[in-house]
Amino acid sequence: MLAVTPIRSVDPRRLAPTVRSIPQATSRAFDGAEHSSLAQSMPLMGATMAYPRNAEIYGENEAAEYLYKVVSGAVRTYKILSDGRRQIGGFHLPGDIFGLEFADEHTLSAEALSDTKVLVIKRSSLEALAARDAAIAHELFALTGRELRRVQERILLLVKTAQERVASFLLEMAARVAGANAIELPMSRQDIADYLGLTIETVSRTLTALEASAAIDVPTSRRIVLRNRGALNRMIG
Amino acid sequence: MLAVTPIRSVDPRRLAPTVRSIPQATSRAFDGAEHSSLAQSMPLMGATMAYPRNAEIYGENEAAEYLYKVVSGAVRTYKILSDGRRQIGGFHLPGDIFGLEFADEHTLSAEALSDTKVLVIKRSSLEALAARDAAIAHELFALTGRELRRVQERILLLVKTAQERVASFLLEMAARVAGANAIELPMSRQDIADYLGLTIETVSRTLTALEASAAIDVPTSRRIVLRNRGALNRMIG
DNA sequence: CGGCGGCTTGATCGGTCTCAAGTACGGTGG
DNA sequence: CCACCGTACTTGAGACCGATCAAGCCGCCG
Repeated sequence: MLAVTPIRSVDPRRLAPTVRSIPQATSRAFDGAEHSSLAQSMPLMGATMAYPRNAEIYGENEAAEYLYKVVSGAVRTYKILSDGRRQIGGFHLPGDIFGLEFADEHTLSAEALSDTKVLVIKRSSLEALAARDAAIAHELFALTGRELRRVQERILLLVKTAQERVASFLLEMAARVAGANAIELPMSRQDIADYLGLTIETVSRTLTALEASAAIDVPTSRRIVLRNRGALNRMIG
Repeated sequence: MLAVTPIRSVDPRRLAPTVRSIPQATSRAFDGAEHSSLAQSMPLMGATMAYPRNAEIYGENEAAEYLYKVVSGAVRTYKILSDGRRQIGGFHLPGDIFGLEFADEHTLSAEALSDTKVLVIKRSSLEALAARDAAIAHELFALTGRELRRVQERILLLVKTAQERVASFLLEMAARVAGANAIELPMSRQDIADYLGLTIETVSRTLTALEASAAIDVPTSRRIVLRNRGALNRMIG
């Protein structure tokens, strides 16, 4: 017999409240980190906007009129499933581009994880630019390809055990923030859980277990020190 | 304490043996299904190749020199994980394009699910064509975008229950083969399991349960009749 | 008829979820 | 400076879903 799984309703208090705010446009910013045509063009085309912690940058189903690049802070993109759970699509750190869509509307929502500044570029101007400049067009294509790879990696992650997912997550974050072996996580345990397809309790327990096995140190809840990368790498297979 | 999960080794008999064969090049084929520039150009640029059931079309880490389009039959792309499990990246049915990569090498392997004919296009010629023809370039971009969407959908699938995954899979296949309510599955239970991140037993049991609940009929193991789409849709949320 | 591969079914195990407290931390006001 | 609060996180106990291990069944082909 087929018993439809009862799905517990999500305690709304577990999700950080969305702050609806009017972001302040600040001045045009120069982003000097990279040397590609795209990185050079973007600051010239858009404005920097500031969003406070938990502010919505765009919502699912809104017109995808802009492309975004994180200047400082961090961003999560996510989708609320019909059963109330939240699936996080990705975390975006300084330098990352997000909001690239292939339809008229965003398929995910985006929120600032902390006080965040993003560079906002009108999609139409970027498309016009890409039409004239093959290098830009190629870069957008490559960007999409990288995004596709990243999402394919996630699929491999989601069929693994909790420990493998958490270990992978830590190594991924360590690689991205590039801060030696100490990571300052910009996101909550709930965010991590919703990213990895686990519950907050499982994430917490797994971190505790990793700490007990001397693979990591967790001096404060948002700070993770990788003590034994070899052990972590062995866990992810 | 952290106990590293012991992973059972996969019974190799569970995986269909890969047939290494020399595919036969047949004649150039005309593919008249679509009216896009890409669909029109492809048959003119490539040759049709035939692969017997379970033959490898390309392997992971091989140079990604060609792009493929299924003419008849069906194809699975997959990756063998370090623990021996197999994750299927996707199933490709007639009309589908696969093998599009953004690096020099394939990240997945591809095999024929049944005797299959594919149109093979040299990547370099396609790129040359795209450089000259903006419509082709745009189509490749759109193709990538669609692929990205598809993979993002998979992520949402993989965090759901077994029943939701199987129901989604059936509805997806029904939509793709477009054959009313009866689906002739080109893949085995093991393929489905590896696609959905479940075991073969769970897939089998779930299908039995769906049949018991009158949502589907399974006259033969490869044939599924959707009896109650509403029920299936309700399951996927 | 025998054997084999693919599939189904049964029994048990174990990892993650669920439900429920308990603890640490940062901010606010007295 | 401390008392209080709310939020985030951790920890514990038990339930449940899907994995695992192990037979059976079925269709097909020699």
